[in-house]
Amino acid sequence: MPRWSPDAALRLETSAMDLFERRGYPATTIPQIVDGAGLTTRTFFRHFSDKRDVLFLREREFPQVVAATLLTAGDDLPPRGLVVFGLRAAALELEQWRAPIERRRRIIRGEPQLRERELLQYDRLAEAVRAALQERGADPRQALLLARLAALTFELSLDQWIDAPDHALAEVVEATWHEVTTAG
Amino acid sequence: MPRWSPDAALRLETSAMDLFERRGYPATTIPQIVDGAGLTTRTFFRHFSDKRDVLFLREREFPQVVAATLLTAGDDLPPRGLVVFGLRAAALELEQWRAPIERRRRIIRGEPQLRERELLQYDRLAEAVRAALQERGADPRQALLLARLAALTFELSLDQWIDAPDHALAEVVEATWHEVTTAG
DNA sequence: GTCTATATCGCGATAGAC
DNA sequence: GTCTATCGCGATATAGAC
Repeated sequence: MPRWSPDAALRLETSAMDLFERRGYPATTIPQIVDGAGLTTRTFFRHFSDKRDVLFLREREFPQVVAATLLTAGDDLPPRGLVVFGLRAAALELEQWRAPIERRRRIIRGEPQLRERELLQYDRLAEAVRAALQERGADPRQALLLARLAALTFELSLDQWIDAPDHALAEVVEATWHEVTTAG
Repeated sequence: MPRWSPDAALRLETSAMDLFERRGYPATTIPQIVDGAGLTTRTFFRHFSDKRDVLFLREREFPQVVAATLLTAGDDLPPRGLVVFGLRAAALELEQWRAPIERRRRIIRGEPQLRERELLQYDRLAEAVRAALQERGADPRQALLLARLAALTFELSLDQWIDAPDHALAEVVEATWHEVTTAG
């Protein structure tokens, strides 16, 4: 029997989401969060860089996963094809997580602090995609542009999918990519 | 003789930029900042929501200014024309501020905390543009898409203009808008 | 794990502008 | 007087050093 459960980060996340929902994000303190998980504030900061970070545990590795996917795609795909491929793969990954994503969405909405962190996550995603595209032979400028457009597409698609889940995320992503790349 | 100078926020900004450059952002404390401005910590927080905020004093009203510009543009412009008009107007505004913008850029670069806040600023810009476009008759979805693409264009253009100021910002913005809207 | 600095903010008082 | 910006004190939470 271990002295401590090995899922500290997950337990902290559970406790935090719970409190955020019941008392609101600003009113929740880290001592309250750790109490619910039977841990100490020190442990909290070992797993998360700050209070906001606890909401983004699940997608910590998401940018790297997407980048890795891009690197294993067929050799014949041009940069734009790679993006569409990557968007589709990412969508399929998330398809099953709709409920927790929606739950988190409700917490983030209306808290600029959390929106801010969410934007940083999308920025990290874009950066990972940019690097992958460049590694796959896209010229640096095109890699940057496509990566940013891909991240934008993904963000808009997730929003739409959460608000109106009448279509699969993969479909929404494809439609949004078309919208984004023809809006101008 | 007034008991306090009326430019508290500006003096705090000056002091902060100075210290950020000399000691780095994380090593600078708010007591140090207020000492340089002859004020108290309490006063700092009346002008700024947090330590990061002091770097974005200048563009606090930028989103509203851009939105107002969009609302006064010619009645004949379609949504996309409005965006190009707005981008151009915003670029002309900033053309004269290259030196301070570059200075701030150097501070922000490499500090994820500050990059995060910068992203939130661009998000606010996008939101203001979205609302203005919608008010000018664009349908909600197109307003959202165009606003996001406009904010992306502006961010990429500023970066390029700072790194290689061989062209006027207005030109860079126009070229980038073309890139962004044809990259897909 | 413990300890400490720092950030953040509420409150009451004050001092000048109008 | 009223309004606004400031100060000074103090409490708590966050974050990081040791």
